Amino acid sequence: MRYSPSKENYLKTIFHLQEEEGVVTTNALARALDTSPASVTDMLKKLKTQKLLLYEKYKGFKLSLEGRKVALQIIRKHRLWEVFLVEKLRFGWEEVHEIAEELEHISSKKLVDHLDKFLDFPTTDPHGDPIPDANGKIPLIKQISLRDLPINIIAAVCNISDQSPEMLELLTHKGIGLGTKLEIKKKFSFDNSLELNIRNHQPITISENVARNVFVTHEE
Amino acid sequence: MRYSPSKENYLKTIFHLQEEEGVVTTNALARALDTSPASVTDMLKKLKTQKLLLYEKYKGFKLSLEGRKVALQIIRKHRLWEVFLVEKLRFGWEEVHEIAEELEHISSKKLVDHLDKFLDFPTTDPHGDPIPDANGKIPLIKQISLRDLPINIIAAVCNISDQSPEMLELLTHKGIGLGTKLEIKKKFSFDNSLELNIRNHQPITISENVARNVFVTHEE
DNA sequence: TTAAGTTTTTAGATTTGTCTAAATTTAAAT
DNA sequence: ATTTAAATTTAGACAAATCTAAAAACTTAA
Ligand SMILES: [Mn+2]
Ligand SMILES: [Mn+2]
Ligand SMILES: [Mn+2]
Ligand SMILES: [Mn+2]
Repeated sequence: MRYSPSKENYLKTIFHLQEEEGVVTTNALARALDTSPASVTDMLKKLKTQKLLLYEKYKGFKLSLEGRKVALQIIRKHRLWEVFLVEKLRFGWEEVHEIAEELEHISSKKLVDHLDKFLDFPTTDPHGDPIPDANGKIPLIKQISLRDLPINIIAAVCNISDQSPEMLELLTHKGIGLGTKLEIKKKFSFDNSLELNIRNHQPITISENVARNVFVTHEE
Repeated sequence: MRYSPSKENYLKTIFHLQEEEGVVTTNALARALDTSPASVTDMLKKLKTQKLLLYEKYKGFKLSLEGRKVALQIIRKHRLWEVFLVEKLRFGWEEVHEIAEELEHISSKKLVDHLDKFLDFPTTDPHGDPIPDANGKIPLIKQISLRDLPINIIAAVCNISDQSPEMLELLTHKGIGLGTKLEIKKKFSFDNSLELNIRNHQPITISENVARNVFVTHEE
């Protein structure tokens, strides 16, 4: 089955909100899709008719098994294209999301699978988000917030939860990117700001607010 | 300015028909786009309003300078993506057209230019068609039909004008592809069929109809 | 030069995805 | 338990791209 870009965007966004918030509301979905609540209701009815959504009016809604499957395929495509743009076409990680929003709707299944192979089956995208495999299975990645990293332990940045251009600009300026190896040297209890060491760099300071949005993995 | 996929397809198709036939008619365009003449007329009016088309009803139409510019950008994208699919993702040249029909509508200009660079600025697509540069300039390639190639002269296949799956299947079977070096050994005046030599192959025979659609370049 | 035939355009509908404004239902507060 | 407020859905409309059937304009050929 093939669905319109608009429907695919709905399914994908519902999936993300479901993950983050557990339950999704009409208003939240409208906000996320930058559209009106009335339009959302219209679309929910269509998605229900196509059995992509379980929906009772006024009672709430969630993806059906089929809807979830479609959403995961879109997410897979989105993230693979992001890898392609950064790894092969040398885009910066902050510019690729918008382009991937379009590329994710290219329909050919064969294309995605060839791309996956061409990229050597990556497991995370340039923002550290996991890439579902061809069956929609998401690799599990255990990560902690930089805020909770103990002092003097070397860790690698693996995800940035706030991916706004402002945040990415700040991180780029400080020399923090995906895969950056760093170590907390000091925590200031006054404002919970952190002083970090990055190899071959001057020590840098970041606020709690930044630290909360940077996720890292470290050896046991 | 950004145009809908549908409008882009109209512009591109008008451009191609203009090249091939000189003048384009409502019916021919409807046939090429697999739609009704009435729909074509509707769209022509819209394209005129947007100054992409010079159009007087019942009198005919042709692309404006701006329309031609847009068409060439779509063609550029289409052919670059085809190169990518064949060269990088290892698709067969007969499978890429359909996928490129979708990819050509991805809007990012920067994406196309990065792709162009990544592919090392190719001048022809996998079917031998020339790729317009970023300014819409098409490289000139002088080529002659295989039908008109003199005997005993080595030439390289550079273009196939009939790109139907049937034709491509036949050529693939005979071992003829883009870049194939070949030489006519005999012309049969009875039916104008040709006997060819291809390096490391048995001699093969092709009909006039096939030869007419295969274009080659050869040294002076 | 009139009649036929062909091509092109208009008229009127339909589908998809969207909107605003108004009504309805559910939830919260007095 | 009402009243008020918030969330959600309906009603009615619109733009884009398409359709079929019918009308209008051009072409061709007797
Ligand atoms: Mn999208
Ligand atoms: Mn991403
Ligand atoms: Mn297309
Ligand atoms: Mn081509």
